Amino acid sequence: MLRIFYSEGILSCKSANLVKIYKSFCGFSHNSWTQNSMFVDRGQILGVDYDATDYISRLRECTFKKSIGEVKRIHYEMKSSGFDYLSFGNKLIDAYLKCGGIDEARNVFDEMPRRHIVTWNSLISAYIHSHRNEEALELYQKMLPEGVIPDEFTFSSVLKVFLNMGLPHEGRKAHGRLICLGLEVKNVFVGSALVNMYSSFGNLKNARLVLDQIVQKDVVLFTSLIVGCTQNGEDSEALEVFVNMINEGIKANEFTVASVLIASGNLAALCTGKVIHGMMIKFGFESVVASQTSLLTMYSKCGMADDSMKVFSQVVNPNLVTWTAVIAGLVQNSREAHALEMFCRMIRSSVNPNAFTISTVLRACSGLTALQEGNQIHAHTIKTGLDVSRFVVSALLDFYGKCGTIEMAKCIFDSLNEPDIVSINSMIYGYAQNGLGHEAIGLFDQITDWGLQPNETSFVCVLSACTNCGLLEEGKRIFSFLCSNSICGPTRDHYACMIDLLGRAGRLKEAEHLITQVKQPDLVLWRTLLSACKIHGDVEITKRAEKVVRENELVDEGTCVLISNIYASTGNWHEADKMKALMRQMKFKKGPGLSRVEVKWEKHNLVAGQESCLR
DNA sequence: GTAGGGTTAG
Repeated sequence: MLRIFYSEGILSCKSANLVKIYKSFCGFSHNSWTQNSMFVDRGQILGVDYDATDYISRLRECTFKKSIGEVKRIHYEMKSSGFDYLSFGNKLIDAYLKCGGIDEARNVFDEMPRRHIVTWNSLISAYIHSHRNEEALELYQKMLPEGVIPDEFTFSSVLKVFLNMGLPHEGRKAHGRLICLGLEVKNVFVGSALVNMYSSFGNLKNARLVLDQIVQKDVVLFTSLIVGCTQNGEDSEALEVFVNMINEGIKANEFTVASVLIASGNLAALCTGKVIHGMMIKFGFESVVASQTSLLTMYSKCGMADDSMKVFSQVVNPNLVTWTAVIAGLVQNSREAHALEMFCRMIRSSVNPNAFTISTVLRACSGLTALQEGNQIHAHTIKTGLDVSRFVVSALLDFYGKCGTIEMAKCIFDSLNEPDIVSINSMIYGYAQNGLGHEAIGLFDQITDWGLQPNETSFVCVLSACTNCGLLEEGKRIFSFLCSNSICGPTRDHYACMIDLLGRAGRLKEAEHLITQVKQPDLVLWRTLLSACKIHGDVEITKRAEKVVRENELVDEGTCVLISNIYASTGNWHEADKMKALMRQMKFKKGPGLSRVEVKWEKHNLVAGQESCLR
């Protein structure tokens, strides 16, 4: 073994020169020596070692082959031959990490007396990619006490830890440290990580401030903010940021396009969506699966189910997400039967559903009250273990509640160790739909026992239960609780429930008074009141409601039919005729009423005016 | 030798 160490005196020597000196000394040919086998740190040559050449080239081979076993063998050889392998610990760690041996890498790391910043960063990054946030944080917190100052590489990855662990305060502290180190505005990688962290914590203002300060902005930085906006429901702002990016001369890529398509879909902005579709074609992202998925979602959210299907038909290899997106799009557009067909096609093409897919397909079953299909899907979730997913649970509760098999819903609900608020809401709504008002109220009152708070939906569900079961006093109690607490104010839906409850109970004047408390009452509220007028034959309030609805140009087909029916049922034929004339004038045509039932696993549509095949 | 952004669901 030939070993030469240089420490003092030669540090100012250029590494290339040293290589030349070394080569001439050993008589090596030009190709047999690489700089990798020298102890070089930031341009300073600490030493060279003959054996290292061999070890390093073998380690490099392992990283290509991803063979952790081979890395372990080399590690053992280095150690047992008495070789100073810890001086090459960074190479060994690098090889271990590239082969997925994170714990082995950590062991080497812990043995090393001095570690290079790159080694720290590599290990932190590997921990984050393996979702081992606690260990990444522990390492980051050890850096300063060990005299290692985190750099821009450290921050660009470690900020994600604060996000993943829900530590906004720590994230802000790290941002402060970045400012102290003067790294804040210089590095666009750090900028994107900060934008991502702030927007995921719901702090769009800070995300925007960070973006504005970055000197050399790039497409990733802008995309981070666009995504942040869409995830915080600020879709218009997402589109504004996109326009700013284009104006700054930065070209969109497939990531950006996918994000702005989501924003367009959420806004149901078909024209914008089409422009972006055009850009997709122009830039050549037309065949990127994720972009295609966003595109078809945009079309379905804009109500263009056929266009969505057309996009889907052009996807060469639809993945699970694409299949789920197209199924969800069909459900959103009330094409549940088609959605189930597509689900079957998905299964036939050997794509296995996940919790997203199952909850979507269960929604289709709920819409069709397709008990048999839903049961099959439930069985599938038990077999595959997907039944523990909270999304699947709430979809199952909705499904069984909707199909009238409330015992099944209760059975699932009771089996939950820790129900979340969405499952509880689904169960309350299930009770509401099945006329079990007291059970619904009982469960609502129990929410705080689980250490949870009722949310907006909880109130809608429990008030619906009161309405369906005619529980006026209980409904009033819950509504006044809603108005007095600070969890959420009454929304339009809450008013609608309350107006419905009062109206059905014959308290029409109180219901009418409640509408006047709403800032801009919409047609849903007026129709709720009118429905109550129909039950109780109240022509006086009908006339007042009709006047407001027509003055505010809120009137639609269903409302006209409702008003006309109220007049007809109370013998006000003249008023009823006037309403029908208005409908003709507005070219409204009433479609036949339709009910769907399932008898002995057979589905039947019962259409008003048509003879039924059911006897 | 180490770093940042995208597709589906209640």
